[in-house]
Amino acid sequence: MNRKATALDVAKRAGVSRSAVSLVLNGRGDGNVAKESQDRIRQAALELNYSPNAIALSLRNQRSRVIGILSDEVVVSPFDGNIIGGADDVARSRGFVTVVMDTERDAARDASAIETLLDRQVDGLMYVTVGLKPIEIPHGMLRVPSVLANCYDDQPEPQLHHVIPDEVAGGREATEHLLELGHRDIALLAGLEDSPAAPLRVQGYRDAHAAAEIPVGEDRIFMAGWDIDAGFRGAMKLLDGVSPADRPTAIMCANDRLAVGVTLAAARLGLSVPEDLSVMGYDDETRIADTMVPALTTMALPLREIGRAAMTTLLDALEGTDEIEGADETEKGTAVETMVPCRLVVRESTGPVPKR
Amino acid sequence: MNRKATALDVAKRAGVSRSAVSLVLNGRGDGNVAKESQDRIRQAALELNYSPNAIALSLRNQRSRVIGILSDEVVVSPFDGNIIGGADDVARSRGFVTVVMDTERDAARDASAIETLLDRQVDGLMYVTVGLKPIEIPHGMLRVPSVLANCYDDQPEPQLHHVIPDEVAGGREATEHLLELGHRDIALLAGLEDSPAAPLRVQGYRDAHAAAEIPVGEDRIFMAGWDIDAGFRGAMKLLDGVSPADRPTAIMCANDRLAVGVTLAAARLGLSVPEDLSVMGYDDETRIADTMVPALTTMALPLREIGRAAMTTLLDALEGTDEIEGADETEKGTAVETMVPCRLVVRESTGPVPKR
DNA sequence: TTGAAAGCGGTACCAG
DNA sequence: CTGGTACCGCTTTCAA
Repeated sequence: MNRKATALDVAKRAGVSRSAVSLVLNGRGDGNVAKESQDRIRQAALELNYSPNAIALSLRNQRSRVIGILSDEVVVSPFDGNIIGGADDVARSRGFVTVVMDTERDAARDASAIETLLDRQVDGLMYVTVGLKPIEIPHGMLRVPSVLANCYDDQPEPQLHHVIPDEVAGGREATEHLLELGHRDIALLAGLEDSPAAPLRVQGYRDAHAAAEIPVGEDRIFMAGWDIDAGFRGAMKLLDGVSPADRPTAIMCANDRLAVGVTLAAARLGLSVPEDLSVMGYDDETRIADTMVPALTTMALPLREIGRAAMTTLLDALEGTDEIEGADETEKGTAVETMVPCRLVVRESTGPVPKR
Repeated sequence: MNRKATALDVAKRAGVSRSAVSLVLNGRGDGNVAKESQDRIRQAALELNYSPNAIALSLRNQRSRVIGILSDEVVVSPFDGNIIGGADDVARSRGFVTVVMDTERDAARDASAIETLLDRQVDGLMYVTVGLKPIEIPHGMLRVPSVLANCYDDQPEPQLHHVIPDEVAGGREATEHLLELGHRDIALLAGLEDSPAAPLRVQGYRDAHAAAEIPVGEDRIFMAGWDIDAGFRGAMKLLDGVSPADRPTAIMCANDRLAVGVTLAAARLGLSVPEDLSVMGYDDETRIADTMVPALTTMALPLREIGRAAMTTLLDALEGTDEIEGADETEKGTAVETMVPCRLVVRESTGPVPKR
């Protein structure tokens, strides 16, 4: 197998011209090419294991059936990879392939990555981030149909469709779960202001309390951070040396790692989860939430769904707007927002409020 | 900005021919094109924001300066992303770009992904896995220079260079660290046989004991699993209801998640880490090992280095073997193995053996 | 029904 | 020093 067979090789072997090969192999043989030539061509193509050169195709057609996925750091970080998995699912099912480039949070690389992708005729672009965040649309992204997943354009006049999780509802439903179990003193370890998700989840927590007409103690909300040690420290502050009557009966965490820290602190203090204290996570991080001891009740981020939804709107736009010509001006203000609901996953770390 | 400027646009604007543009912009202007034409060309290119069409280039040159990275699941999983990060570092520094495709552990997609990549003229291929593992070389991978990262060809006559971590040394050095702290009864929670890394790390554990002439108790080695709950259960078996004299003084874990489980169990049992029990992790998983309470002493997997080393050998092969023609037969048996050492990271979870 | 030719955007060779 | 031209592999139009 020296080098790949070309259409010309096939043509020679079948004793016809290149054009005939092209027609037949693209299903436009009937009415143009003699039946028996068609057979010879198909036969030859098979024997030579022919497949058209994608580069030549792209050059010719000015499109590639490739979608470029740009990520700030989802490839190198442990989080949110399933957004890309979901996106790839729908792309493949619709005959596209995806290639991903990760810029490791280096904004300077965004533009050049997009340039590279555009130079290779990607038909569309998707930008994916680790964690919900506002981004500045990298220059060049508006030159082809594009979509934002897990992030959004912060500008007054957003240009791009984005799909994000419904964090307020997530925070609310997590809180409601605890409320339904009878908890009335629920502490919140709320991540950090560095992420827009944090205040949104807090909002949900407040909304749930308001709806249930239960006052929230402002001293129960901590902007703690996002890691195990932050959860540990937060829990110690809440629990260590505090009389049972003054302890919160549940601690709701803004992610699963915080919940691990809380659980660790509870164990140190001799408190059982969930008998003495309910602990709630957020994210449903694979192989953390499901394998903790006890397994964490948590609010699952709809990562795969976000990826699927984002890719679906992108491809719809792509295949709908086949007007290619005349699609010059970007339609301002058409940007749409899709919110995907989170999903409550009840496991073992939450239970009825303890009797006092 | 209707559409990208082409070389012809530049030529027109500068009042020269396309060939002149090509020469000048590729640095071969001197001696071929008049100085002042050169200036006009460069000026025009700048004004039109010209950059050559990568697709046309690839078609013409039969190469693309793109390296395809194929992964079994590193994009969607939380692990080992830094291999790709490291690989990308060196690729970029040498003027290549990488695109990654993740097949989510679906072997059937391997071949088609490679086909896609090859069709787009990638100059080389790299296969990356989550966790050390033997793989079957996907068909087509031998058609361009390729390299394996974190995995290896299991065949008697391996075809591809691979770079992997030195797991035996890792297991040995982790054990030595504990031995040096005075521990003589070190239990091992050893992962599962599903990964070739597990027995290798066990081997290192045995080697260290042998070198120190300390017998290993076979009942101290457990093939436990890889997750938090497995670590928890393993530790409970080792510690719960066991008299201090019969307890191991240290537990070495095959990954950090196991160590989290062990720490959790210790906390439940009122044992302090590291005062009563030293706990050692493996992997140095970001935001787990470093943020645990106490922070985990662990053996860091050299992920970035593996990626860098793999990409370096790949590009060396690529740029060395510029003989393109005549490189038809694959040289059998030239496959080389690169082992990258792991790195001991001492934090807070290990300490001197407790006095009895 | 078939094949020749143009063109996608470049590069490189070669005559002028 | 310059511009014309062939070619990379494919699709598509147009004449024969």
